[in-house]
Amino acid sequence: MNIGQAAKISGLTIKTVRYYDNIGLVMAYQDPENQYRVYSKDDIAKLQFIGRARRFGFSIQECRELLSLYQDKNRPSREVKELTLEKLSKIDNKLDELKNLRKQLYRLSKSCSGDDRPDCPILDALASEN
Amino acid sequence: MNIGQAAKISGLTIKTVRYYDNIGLVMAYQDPENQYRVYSKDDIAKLQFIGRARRFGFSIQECRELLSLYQDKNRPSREVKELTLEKLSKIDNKLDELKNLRKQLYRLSKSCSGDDRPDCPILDALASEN
DNA sequence: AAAAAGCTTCTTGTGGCAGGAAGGTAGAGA
DNA sequence: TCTCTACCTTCCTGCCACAAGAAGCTTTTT
Repeated sequence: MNIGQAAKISGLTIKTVRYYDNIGLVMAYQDPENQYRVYSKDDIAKLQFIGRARRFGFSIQECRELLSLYQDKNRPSREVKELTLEKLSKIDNKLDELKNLRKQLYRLSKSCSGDDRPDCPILDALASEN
Repeated sequence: MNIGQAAKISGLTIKTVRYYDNIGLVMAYQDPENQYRVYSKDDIAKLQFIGRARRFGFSIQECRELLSLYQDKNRPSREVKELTLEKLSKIDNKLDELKNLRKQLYRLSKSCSGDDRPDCPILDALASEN
């Protein structure tokens, strides 16, 4: 199967699939005649797997780890769960950060009349020491 | 004032300050003798301003806009408020996204026993069509 | 036969810097 | 005077995860 088909089925773009080949994440067999990448069913499964993991917010590096765990039929499920919990905690941190930011920005926006007058507490806040 | 002082006072790194000079965000006067960047009080104020705006999650481009609004004493506060509200809505979108992600990942992690056995619903979920 | 779609490689750009190389400069201390 | 340290400069590369596009093949369709 060529890269176009592989991309379509896996729900990724051609560029992305080629990129994954370049960085050695999912390497395709290369036809000696025309240099085209050829994808097996197994490759497709990996691409789909990665696509889903990416949608779950896992980084490429994490996908790499998940993939190797996925292919190792004897690994303990603990390892996968740990990776997932780590990810979860990172997301929680990011959530806290964003919530704080939101609160501060919201306060700022509230304080500004937002009309034709030039007085703007938002800019004042950004300009002042506190 | 040299870049080291400017960086310290504004709470940014030297690299960052130099970067802002390069991209024309806050351009320093250049001493013809030794090519050193020289920062005025006004420049410092801008750097601090940008530092705060960045901490509020504004992008460089948005900082550029805020800065020009900041320097224009006659602009209506409406413009600044609009920019802030846009930012707020972007943050809200990101929050929703992250919350959904968190929920899904949490469910996955819950479903996995996380022990020495190889059975792992997380990997199963990432591998299956749904 | 010609056009289209599909494939290849390669380079560049994105955002917002960090890190480091290679070298000039200024001031303090031995 | 020499050296040490600290500070400054420019320029290049790396990070992440690709997207966009150029130039040039091949394959399929009309």
